[in-house]
Amino acid sequence: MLDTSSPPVWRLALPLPLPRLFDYLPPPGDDASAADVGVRVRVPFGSRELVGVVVEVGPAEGDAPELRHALARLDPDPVLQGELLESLHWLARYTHAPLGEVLATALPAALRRGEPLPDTHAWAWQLTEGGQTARERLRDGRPRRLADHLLAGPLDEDRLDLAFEDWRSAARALAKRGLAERVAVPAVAHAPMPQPGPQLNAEQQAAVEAVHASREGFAALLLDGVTGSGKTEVYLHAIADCLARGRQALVLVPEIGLTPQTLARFRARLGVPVHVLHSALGDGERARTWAAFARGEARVVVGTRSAVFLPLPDAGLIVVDEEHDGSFKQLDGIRYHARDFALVRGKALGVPVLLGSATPSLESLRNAQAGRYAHLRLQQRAGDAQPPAVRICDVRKRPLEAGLSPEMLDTIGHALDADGQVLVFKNRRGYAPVLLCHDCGWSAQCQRCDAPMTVHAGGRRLQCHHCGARGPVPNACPDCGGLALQPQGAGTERIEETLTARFPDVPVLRIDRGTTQRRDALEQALAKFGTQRGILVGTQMLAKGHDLPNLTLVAVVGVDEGLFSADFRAPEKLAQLLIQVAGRAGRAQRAGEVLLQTHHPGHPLLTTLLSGGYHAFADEELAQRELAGFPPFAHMAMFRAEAKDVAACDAFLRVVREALRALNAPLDVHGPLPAPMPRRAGFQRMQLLLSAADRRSLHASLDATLPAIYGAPEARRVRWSLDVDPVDLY
DNA sequence: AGCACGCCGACT
DNA sequence: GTCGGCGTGCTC
Repeated sequence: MLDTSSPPVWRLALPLPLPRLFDYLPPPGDDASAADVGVRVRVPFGSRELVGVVVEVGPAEGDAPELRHALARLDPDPVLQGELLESLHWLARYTHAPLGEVLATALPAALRRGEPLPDTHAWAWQLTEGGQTARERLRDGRPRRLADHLLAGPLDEDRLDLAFEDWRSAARALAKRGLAERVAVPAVAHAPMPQPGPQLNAEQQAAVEAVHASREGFAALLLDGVTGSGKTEVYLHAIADCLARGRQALVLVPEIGLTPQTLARFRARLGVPVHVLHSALGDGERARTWAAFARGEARVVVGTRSAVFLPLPDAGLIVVDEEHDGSFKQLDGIRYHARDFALVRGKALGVPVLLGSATPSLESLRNAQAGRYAHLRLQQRAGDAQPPAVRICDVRKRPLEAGLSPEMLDTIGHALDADGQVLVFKNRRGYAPVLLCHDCGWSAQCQRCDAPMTVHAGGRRLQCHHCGARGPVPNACPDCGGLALQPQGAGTERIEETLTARFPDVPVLRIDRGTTQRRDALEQALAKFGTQRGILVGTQMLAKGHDLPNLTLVAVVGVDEGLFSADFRAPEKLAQLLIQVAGRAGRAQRAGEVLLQTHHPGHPLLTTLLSGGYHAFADEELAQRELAGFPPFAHMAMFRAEAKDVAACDAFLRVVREALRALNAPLDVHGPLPAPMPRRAGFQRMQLLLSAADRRSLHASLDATLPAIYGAPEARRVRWSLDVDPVDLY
């Protein structure tokens, strides 16, 4: 009997916002087999070409249209496979995003474009034939010692880095005389040569042991340690333990947490090459790191959000530092949360996931309280560092100068007199947040956004922080022609100006996105500033990471904006920020002081934080969240829509709402409502918020309605997105 | 998302 | 008379 079944086809995930797969025949002369899952292929798609990933191999569907042939198979072996591919399937289901877009997000750009998996060979040095014999005649010195080192055989540059100080100049010297040469060798994961660290205290020791005890399977551990309690030491011990067992470790850090100091510390201690992954890296380097992990050659990576997509064939440990940090959530494209995905991967890989923070997210604290996470506390500061004294500065009825009260200025003066460093923290960059006409009330608004223009350049320029629009400050009020245009309020620029005038003999350094765009510019600026007496004025950027040993006073100026925000997460974010900023003070021997300037000295957030610390605040906040039915006691999803025309947004979100309501599921639907900034860069924006007590019913409802939503004609008149577990509601 | 096809306004 | 606006339809 004839075999009538058709030959198997490739089912591809393509990088398109379409919730389905596309079937292709292999290129002529090639066959599809089950082993092709995870292989990239280039295919014709309409009139263009795309790179897709084979995610299924099977018979063509009966009613399928005429299939086209793929143009080329791009990988001999799958680039996505095993645990990573399975976890990415989970991520697509969880975010309700098309699989093709999820896979494209996970792959480095070079691989997404179809470039081959790059070579990851290492470089080594060996003696030439002449070098073997000439070695003995060399004078004593670095080149001679390097030659002696190489006598036993070629040595990887990685090894040389660890074993031989300043070997490069010595190697150059040998090479110039033809005695040594650089050769490509296959990369291998070396056994670590760790350096001992400081003695752990009892709490740290207990934490390290807890990680060690759960090393053979998945466990989530919350390392909840006050600033300066030595969380990094715990990470280093746990990672060293992981490396000693021949396993790979992934360390996720927030966007601004990847400092050269941290990296140098990791490199010095772990005794293996420590890879880095962040947004400033080039495509080639990202792809090489990805390949090195996929091949099991690389052992440790410290990276930001996107590092969570690295393949980890020999995984042993995942660390998420500053797990509460907002930068772990991607806000566009595939809206994933790197911390949450790290937990999913840890579970799938069967390895512990260590979440560290001085101010854990309420989600993680709740999970710890519910017994889902082990709760490891570090309450002791390392060494003899003292927690800073925190004072509230009541500025009601006080005359303000660039937003600074006389008491604040006096305190800054005293700290400077005592040869200390002062950090003035204000979460607003620019000169002033608003330009106001004192005659008629006109204020400078952005033409394309529902937001005021920020005054910059000492009051001469206007800039929109939302769409980037720029312009000069007008000479006269465009409305009334009056000349009474006044910058209102103060940003970092104006504070810098005021402090420079007030303390003319003291250096004032401003650090914000205006002065410090490049990653290493912050480092350089802080290094140059050093420990001299002086004032730092800055935004978020200065809230964490960098050790400022001579910092004795932290002055926080912009507290009040955060106290009355409509976003239910605003108190949590403000509390975390205040604790993190306060943590900058008094890290070393000198006692630190923190001054919070506010018009609301009796606000419960401030009083609770001051009297009971972060955990007292968190307990109260969790109780309120439970009462109000907010996360982590409910689960949310947000549909957003934007278009030139509000009606189109409204119409689309109404379609979504009606589709959801028709299910009669236990689900609250709020909206459609205008977005917090209803117009941005010329687009009208609306949103629809979903909330459910039960996560499964939220997801089931979305699964049931999304096909119809994708197909609705209203969907094509807007740009829309779905955000599961949204962070910013307002 | 792109890209093509298709039917209505101001330009060489 | 054409170039080009973006509506809508489709992509294995």
